Amino acid sequence: MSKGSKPAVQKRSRKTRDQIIEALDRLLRIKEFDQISVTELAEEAGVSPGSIYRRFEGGLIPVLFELCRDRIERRADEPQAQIDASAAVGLRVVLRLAAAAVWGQLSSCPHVYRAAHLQARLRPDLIGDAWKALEDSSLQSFRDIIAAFPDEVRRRDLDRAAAMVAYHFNTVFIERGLFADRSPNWRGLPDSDGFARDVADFAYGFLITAED
Amino acid sequence: MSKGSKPAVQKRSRKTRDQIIEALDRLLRIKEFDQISVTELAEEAGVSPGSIYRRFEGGLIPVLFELCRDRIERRADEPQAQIDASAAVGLRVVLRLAAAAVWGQLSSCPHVYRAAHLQARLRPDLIGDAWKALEDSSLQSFRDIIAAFPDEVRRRDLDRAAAMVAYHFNTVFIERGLFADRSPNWRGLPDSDGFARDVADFAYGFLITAED
Amino acid sequence: MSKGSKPAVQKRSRKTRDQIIEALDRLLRIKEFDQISVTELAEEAGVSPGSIYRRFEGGLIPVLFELCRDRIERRADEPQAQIDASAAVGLRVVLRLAAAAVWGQLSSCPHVYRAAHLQARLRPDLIGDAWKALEDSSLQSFRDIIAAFPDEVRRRDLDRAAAMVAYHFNTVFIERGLFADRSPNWRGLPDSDGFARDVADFAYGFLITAED
Amino acid sequence: MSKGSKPAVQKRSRKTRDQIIEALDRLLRIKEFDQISVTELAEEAGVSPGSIYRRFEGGLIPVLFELCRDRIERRADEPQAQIDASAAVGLRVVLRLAAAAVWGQLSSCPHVYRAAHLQARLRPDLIGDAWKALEDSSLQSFRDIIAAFPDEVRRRDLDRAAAMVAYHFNTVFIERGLFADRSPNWRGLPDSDGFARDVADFAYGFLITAED
DNA sequence: TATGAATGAGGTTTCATTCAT
DNA sequence: CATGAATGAAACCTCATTCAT
Repeated sequence: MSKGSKPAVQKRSRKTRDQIIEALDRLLRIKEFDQISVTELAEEAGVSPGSIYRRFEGGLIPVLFELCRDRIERRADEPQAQIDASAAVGLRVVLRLAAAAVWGQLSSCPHVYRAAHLQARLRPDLIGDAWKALEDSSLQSFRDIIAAFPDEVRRRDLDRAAAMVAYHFNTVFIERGLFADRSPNWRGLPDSDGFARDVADFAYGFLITAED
Repeated sequence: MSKGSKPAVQKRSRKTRDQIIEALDRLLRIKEFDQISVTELAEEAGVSPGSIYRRFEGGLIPVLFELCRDRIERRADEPQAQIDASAAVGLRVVLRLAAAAVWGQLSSCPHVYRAAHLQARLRPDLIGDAWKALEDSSLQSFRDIIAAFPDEVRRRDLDRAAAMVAYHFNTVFIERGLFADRSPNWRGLPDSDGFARDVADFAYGFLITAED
Repeated sequence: MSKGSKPAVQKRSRKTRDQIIEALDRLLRIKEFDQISVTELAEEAGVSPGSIYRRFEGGLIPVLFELCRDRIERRADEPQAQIDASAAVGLRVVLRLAAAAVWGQLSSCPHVYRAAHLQARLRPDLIGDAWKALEDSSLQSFRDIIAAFPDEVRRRDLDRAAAMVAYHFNTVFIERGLFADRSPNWRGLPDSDGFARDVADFAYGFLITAED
Repeated sequence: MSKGSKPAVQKRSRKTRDQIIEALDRLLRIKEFDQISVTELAEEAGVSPGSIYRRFEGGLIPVLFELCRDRIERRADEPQAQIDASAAVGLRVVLRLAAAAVWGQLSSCPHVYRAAHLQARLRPDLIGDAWKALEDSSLQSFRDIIAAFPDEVRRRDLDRAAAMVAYHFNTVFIERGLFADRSPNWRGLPDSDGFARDVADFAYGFLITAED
């Protein structure tokens, strides 16, 4: 549970909660998070300002994190292509699949993740620990992948390597997926698919190259 | 010239300008950029709010970008170790030097770059084009480095590879250098030096591994 | 009956009423009346906000007056020392007994009387006429006392004198008993017992001194 | 200086301050202090809400205390009948003069003193210590008066007696002068002049009657 | 040119009160 | 009857910006 949100037991409560987070989703598609006021969100949601404060103690940020959590869970629930880390396909391919998975997640609702990512940096104190679990799960996937290809990987410290790869994937994709329109955007960078492929190749090259 | 700042030719003007940006530097060490009001900055700088508006049309953001530009130039002026991309030392070593250079730049005043980085994402419209030049210069360095080691690099499209490496370096170091205290901070990640080394190894592995 | 309260004949209703006024009593021991919201009182009482409105039309003030009335009645029911205004003890002693009685009443629950006294001044329109009866009864006691000592009293207009004494007693004791911690609190004033004695002596001196 | 108010050095500032406190004076004549909002006061004063916050940190209460202080000073500055505590006129007369002085002070702007008196009890933490000085000065006058009539006064502890008289005068007059329309208002009480006379007689009787 | 008092729009937040369940 | 989620008016307060001095 994101910090600041309350359980919604009654049917009416649940409906209000959903109206609020869906309204925030809609608003984030058209404007910046910090241009949105509680009053405006309330209007879009068709509820009163007071309802937002009752349900999400602390104002808009808890609403954002709740929305974010909702989207993550929604995707987690979908029957999606689990990465098959079998030796059959090879490390390079598996990394590309992983890259595609992260990329797909971010692309599903970049407006939400963008706002959450920025606010998490702007107001680090307000983040709950739902994120911790996400990170752990991401880290564990990469450990599994690395462990599945002992013959290809040449790094000595496998946990450290997994952490580097997880960090690299998340950081680079977030930057490009969420802020492509407002960051340096280095000329010469390949687009979407090529980019994901190259990012996977960074990790691949790193893992298969021996340390000196 | 960043959008919003005015030339300060006169001596008195220059002094006011310096008082203002140095005051912002001091405030950024102790609090978030968006917790700083024009009045507060004016007090810290020992000038009036009106003076800030006279010198930096547009409020605080132009002051921030001016401060940022000032810090970048200050560092550029320093007689610092230019990377010697001679074949003698090898690609891997040169990449490590480049990593150290980026890392050093960020570490010199993280509070300034952090604020600038966030505001650039929050208010993309307010950024001038001073950044463009920075990016170009960074991109060109990596092109030079890659061009200096034709025997080691196995990538086909060298410009694209240079863009990927530049993007990778900047993104990953910014994330870790500026937001270490407020981001996932993946457990298992090596610290400072080890991290910079591994980041360089990502680029190295990428460049020397043939595409399939 | 204080304006705004409803008869609570049924057993369940009576229980709700008691829960509410006892909750208010508890809250008044720890915070100011106007810092207490309906919702807070409802929580403390273990009932819903709606129940407070059902039982006490008009919100919190009727609850306060009901509580006050309850405390006054509770004390009136107690088998307490009735003042024996017999000539045997003398006017001065009887006045001291009267002073002690008023003082004792106020001291029994100053937090309740303090809130009621302030709200009566803040919202004079909301007071019922229960008070009228109290005043009359107080006034009558002093008339009786004065009438019992025709030889000592030198005032011409005995009703006026009784009104002055009643006014004096009530005013001075309320000020000192309820607001000692937040009023001028004149340095040099005697404490509790000495104060009550001196107040009685004011009345005594007034009554036995001839007009000019 | 009342807590929460700022010095007003500039001419413009002084004008704003005066507009604000005079507006509060006008509003207090027609409605309760706590029915007045900052916005309403700003409108009445012809200034912006922001100006009130700038000049009186803490909102309306500091404005009230400043107004009160202003009225007290204004009266203190007036060339008024100083009480001549010479033995020539006698203790009884001097006490009546003192009563008339207190009564006159309160009557000069009861709406202001009423609000201040209530708020001082409602928010004791917000009062500055300007009051302390007033009390001291009042206390000292009564000490002087008592000292001037050693032959008439029969009390043993003269400081205690002075404190009692000061307390008595202030308390009783405040109650009757400021809240006559909303307090018990005991039937049978004499009006204005008679009341002030009788109050003085309480003190007189007290002082000249020997303790037992 | 620098000042800083004043502005006032607009955000945040509370809470008495209602009414569907 | 009791409940308590929802309401929404209205208060509070801030702060970027202006402009008379």
